[in-house]
Amino acid sequence: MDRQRTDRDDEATAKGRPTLKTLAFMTGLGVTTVSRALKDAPEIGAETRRRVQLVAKQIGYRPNRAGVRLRTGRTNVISLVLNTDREIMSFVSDIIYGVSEVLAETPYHLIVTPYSGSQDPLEPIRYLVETGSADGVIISRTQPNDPRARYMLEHGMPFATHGRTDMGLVHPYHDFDNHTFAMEAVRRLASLGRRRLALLTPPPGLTYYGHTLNGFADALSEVGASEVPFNTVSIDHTIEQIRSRTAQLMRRDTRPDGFVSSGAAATLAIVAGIEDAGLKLGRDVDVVSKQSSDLLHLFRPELLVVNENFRLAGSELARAVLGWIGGAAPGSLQSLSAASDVLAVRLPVS
Amino acid sequence: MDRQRTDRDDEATAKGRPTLKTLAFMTGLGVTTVSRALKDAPEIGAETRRRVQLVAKQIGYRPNRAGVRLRTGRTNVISLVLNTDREIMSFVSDIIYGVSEVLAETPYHLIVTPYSGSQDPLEPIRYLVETGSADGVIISRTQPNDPRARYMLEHGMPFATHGRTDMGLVHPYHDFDNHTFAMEAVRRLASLGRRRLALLTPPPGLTYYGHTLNGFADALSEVGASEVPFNTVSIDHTIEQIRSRTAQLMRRDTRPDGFVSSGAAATLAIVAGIEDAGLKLGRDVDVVSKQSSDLLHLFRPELLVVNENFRLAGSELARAVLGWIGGAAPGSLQSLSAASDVLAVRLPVS
DNA sequence: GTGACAATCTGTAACGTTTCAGTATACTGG
DNA sequence: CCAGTATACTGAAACGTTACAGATTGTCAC
Repeated sequence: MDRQRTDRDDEATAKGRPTLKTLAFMTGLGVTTVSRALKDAPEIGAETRRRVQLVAKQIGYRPNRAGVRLRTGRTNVISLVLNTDREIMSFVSDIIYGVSEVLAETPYHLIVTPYSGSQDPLEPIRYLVETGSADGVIISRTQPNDPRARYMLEHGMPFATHGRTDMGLVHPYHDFDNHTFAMEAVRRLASLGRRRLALLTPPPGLTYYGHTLNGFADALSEVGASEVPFNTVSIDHTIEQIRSRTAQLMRRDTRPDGFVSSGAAATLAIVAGIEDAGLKLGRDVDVVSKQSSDLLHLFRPELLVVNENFRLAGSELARAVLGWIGGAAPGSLQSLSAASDVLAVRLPVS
Repeated sequence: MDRQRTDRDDEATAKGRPTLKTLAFMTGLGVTTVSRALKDAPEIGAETRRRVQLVAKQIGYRPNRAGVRLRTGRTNVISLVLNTDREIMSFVSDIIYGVSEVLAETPYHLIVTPYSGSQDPLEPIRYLVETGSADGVIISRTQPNDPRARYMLEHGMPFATHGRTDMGLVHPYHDFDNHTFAMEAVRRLASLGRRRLALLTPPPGLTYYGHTLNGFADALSEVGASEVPFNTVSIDHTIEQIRSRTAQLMRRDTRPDGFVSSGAAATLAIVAGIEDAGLKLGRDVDVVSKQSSDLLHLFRPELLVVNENFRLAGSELARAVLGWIGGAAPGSLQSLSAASDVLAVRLPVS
């Protein structure tokens, strides 16, 4: 009967990190009281509260995530869902940094949930929702009719999209104003006397493909310029494909004298293609490009650039999901980043 | 006494996802048996095992991570620790993708733990170890005498470093062979008749700074070339700093006729500096650069490049931590990626 | 028929947290 | 002095899992 019960009242044992039990023992209070005291519950005496919080701080108490998660179902995790083979590089790290920046001041951890381009984009989302692996999700490569957004909305999973949808459903998003970008780009080219413009589009299917296309078209008619179709390629294509397609285009009689490019890497390819055709940037043709880090001007000083701040996008997206989780109205968590401006502009909800 | 006890034997309720209890009810077995059966324990009958696993698969049972974590302490999480402001961009996404690729086939999740350059690099590590937030850690920006590696070794936290240490301690790592890279770069420049070479180094303090420097020096004496010191700047400096420093260097009488650059973005700056000084790449000077994506040749076709595959590094690092967690000897989990080759070469342990 | 033993299976407790339903004490108004 | 009530605190149960210590069979040698 004298078993190895060293274990009944040994709360103070130095094993591992402190738990609520440790705190309860040290303060002489019950576990429940300690738990309540730490989260400023009203039914706890002011002095007790202070005392508990002091001791907790002193011994460096940190709630056990597994305990909380098991009990409450809250994971304190935000998941960033990324396409492993299509996602543009620099883009990703900036977004991650932006998200991290915001999460750093919260108990939230950031987990990266990848999916390969061959998979159904919905699969990682289903996984997250079914297993309850995250309290909130951030997705990119948003489509006008996005099954992922619809699915999460249906299943009550808070999320924010990088890019807008167009399904008549309300949800948090952050987007870059690509319509304005395209318009400004065209206006700039027009002001340089360029009249025959080609557009290297975002991947068709994504929402900002439409935004870009519309902005481009709107400005074309505004300035009275014409479009030289840059069919069959988008910034999702390989450098080599874009390069040869550009060269091909530039060898025609009806070649463009201006380009608008939606991606920095693609712009390198466009310029290479232009030069393959024996033409010169700034003389025969001008190029306006988006970029996310300030490197294009080193490549060719003649390039005209518009900066898109992905780090900001990351922060905004993180803030948006957290806001939704915190109970804010999804419609109030939408922001648009101006093309001419590095700052995000919060939209009043319509 | 007839309380709302709808709840004693209702295991089959359709509430939420299935648990062991659900499976136990469905199979008519005990929870313990089900748990053991799912992990192929020997004391479970072959038929029972198959039966349980079949049902589990059918209803899509997934173990609750919080439950496992609380009970076992295993988190099924690998943490990638990143410096938020110094980390080179493209680098990060590739590593993440590489890590993801490997983790995708395991129950592990990847969490990104950021720290800003102003913080003590040890802080995020301490956090992870103290809170037990991960089963394994991947760090980069490794130093010869790295306090983070020492700390994790002391505290029994499995980890892998991107880059080697030099403290006489054994741990998993993956590294790019920068010594060979630098030697090959110098040899290549020498073969082009270049004799006065400058090296744009990695950040001093990091281990591969030394490797690069040594390789450079070794090859210099081998080919009988001399060094033009490129002091005060490394690839951690801003584009502008590198650019102006290069221009300054190139305006001297004793200017270099060859460069070795440890980073692609820095190379853009070097070339810009060269051209600022009115000189021409390929004629007055040659540049060998590392790059992680195949873009530099678009920038200037004359550039000589060596590819460093960060995606591979990510995979190798992930495999290494998992190996260590799985009980493999840390010394057997070290790999070096050849400069001339994109494939990783596993080193026999010395 | 009995004891030993292997083969299968099972209940209980514990991980750390929060919620629920209390209990104990002191104070209030009458 | 009592009921009523506010204040401050508490134990038990539960979330889903696994480890531990059994429990129940059936088989076999003797």
